[in-house]
Amino acid sequence: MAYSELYRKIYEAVARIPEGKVVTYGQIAWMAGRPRAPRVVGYAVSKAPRELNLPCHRVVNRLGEMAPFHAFDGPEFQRFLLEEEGVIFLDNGCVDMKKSQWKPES
DNA sequence: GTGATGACGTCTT
DNA sequence: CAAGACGCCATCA
Repeated sequence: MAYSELYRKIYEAVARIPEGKVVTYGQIAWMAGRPRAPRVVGYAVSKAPRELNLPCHRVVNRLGEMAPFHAFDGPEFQRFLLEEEGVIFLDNGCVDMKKSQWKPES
């Protein structure tokens, strides 16, 4: 099996994240059809092949913290990318979810 | 097939 | 207000 349906939806949801916006694992899980499985989302993304070019740096936990810092050279790099994309960072080092959290239309 | 793990989320203490 | 524990679903060993 290449990827499960859930995996495919998760990858698609992450790929749909517009620049300058971030989403929480819970939102992706909700989009994938498993609102109670944010863990699976993180797992799927962690196993996501780079061939998909998934912007995991746009995926953060509900606090706006950078959970996926493991996937990049370092948290600095991720924060830099997000800032360049237009994501607002608070002084506490978290993303301004109030403005930068992506709201899926459908 | 069973047990343990995991890039989270929410409740309770 | 902050920290700890439990629960959720899917995958790995």
